[in-house]
Amino acid sequence: MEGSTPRTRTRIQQEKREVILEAALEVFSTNGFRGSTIDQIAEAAGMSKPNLLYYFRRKEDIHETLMHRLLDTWLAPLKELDDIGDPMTELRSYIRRKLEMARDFPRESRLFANEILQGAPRIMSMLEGELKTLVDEKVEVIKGWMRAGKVAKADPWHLIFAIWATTQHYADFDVQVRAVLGPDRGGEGRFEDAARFLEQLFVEGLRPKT
Amino acid sequence: MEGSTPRTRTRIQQEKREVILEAALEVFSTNGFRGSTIDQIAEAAGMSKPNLLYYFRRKEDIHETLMHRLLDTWLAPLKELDDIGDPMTELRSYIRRKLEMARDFPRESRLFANEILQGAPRIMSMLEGELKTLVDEKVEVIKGWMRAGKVAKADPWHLIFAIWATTQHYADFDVQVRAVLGPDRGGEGRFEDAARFLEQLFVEGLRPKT
DNA sequence: CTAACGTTTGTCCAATCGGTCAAAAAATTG
DNA sequence: CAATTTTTTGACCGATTGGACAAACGTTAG
Repeated sequence: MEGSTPRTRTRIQQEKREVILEAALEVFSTNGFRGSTIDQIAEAAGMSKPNLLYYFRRKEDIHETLMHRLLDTWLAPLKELDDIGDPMTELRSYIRRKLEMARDFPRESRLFANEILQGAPRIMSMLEGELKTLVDEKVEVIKGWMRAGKVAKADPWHLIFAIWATTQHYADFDVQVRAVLGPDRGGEGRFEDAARFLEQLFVEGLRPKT
Repeated sequence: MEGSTPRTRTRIQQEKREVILEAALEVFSTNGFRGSTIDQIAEAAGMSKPNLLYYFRRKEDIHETLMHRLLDTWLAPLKELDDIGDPMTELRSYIRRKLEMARDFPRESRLFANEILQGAPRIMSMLEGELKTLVDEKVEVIKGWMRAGKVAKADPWHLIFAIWATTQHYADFDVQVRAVLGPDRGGEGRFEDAARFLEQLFVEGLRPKT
């Protein structure tokens, strides 16, 4: 018997919590936090509502756990942007990785987008703290590249925003992208087309002048 | 006395409907459709819930009216992208106009983003119809520019997506942008910085080769 | 077997939701 | 003024919501 905060978790608890989080990711990312019901998540997880509430006491706890997990993987690509290697190659790799995440983890992207859209009430402190610190750090790296003449001089902050925006667009606005491209061009090949275009845009757009 | 569909509207009806739509834009854009309540909108509009429901019978009617109005103004900049004038100047104007809309109408942008994020259940037919037709048309214009050597060859669809993504980012992800930029760089000047960066990125990125 | 513990569920509850309705209050019309 | 129509509101309703709870079920250890 544990106190109010169970530290040890049985095998079943760990497994069921994973099932719930997977179901919640699906539901939250398509309906938003307030638009999702515990019943929906419970049904998607294949269990009854009281049973779900046995593993997560409150709806917010599920969302919070999901968010914290997400942020680690979400910031990983930017963390990998390193000063070693050729600058333009580094930037291209970053763009490619972000686009792959939009392709492979669209639900995570939409969950994040939902949170930001609503004013980021639950992760504001992380944005101003961890994220800002990380961006500031990488901005210095990019500035170094620009001073060294390896990358065209431009605002590094807005460069990062542009990479975020263009890549996440393919996850967050997926329905619109597919609707506009139509059935022919809207297949899985759209990510390769996007990768080619974005590579061209950023490589040419950031090519240092002579 | 009117039938079930009142055609003529009194002065009060027109005014109150405007007040309600303004309030609903504020509420819907920050909480999403399901996350918003009629009470919230009524309070923001300064009237009681039954009174609001006297002007709009259902919550969905408000949202639908808001959406239809939005779409016209939202697509206007793309419609203006014309074959007359210098291609790169046309593209730069389009980017600037879209960025101005993100600055001046962020709530409209977020309302639209919310709808798309949730799978665009209410405007899917418009995406596949009106929007796709318009984009297809402008894609042809851009293709012409590319064939004429005025713009670097690139995928016109993804070029449009990139412009949408980078500009709307400053409305939809505003909290994140401001949090990352911090109090110093996050003031109103951020839109001018963004405009300069995006102009550089797209102009250099699309400069035709020799 | 029993006792103890972890798991699951049916039932219930208070709060909130979108929406109705009758009747009062304003405004308009004659 | 009175008659009529439009506008506003308090009270109310059924459905849904997040969550509580005790009882039942399952599993394991002695």
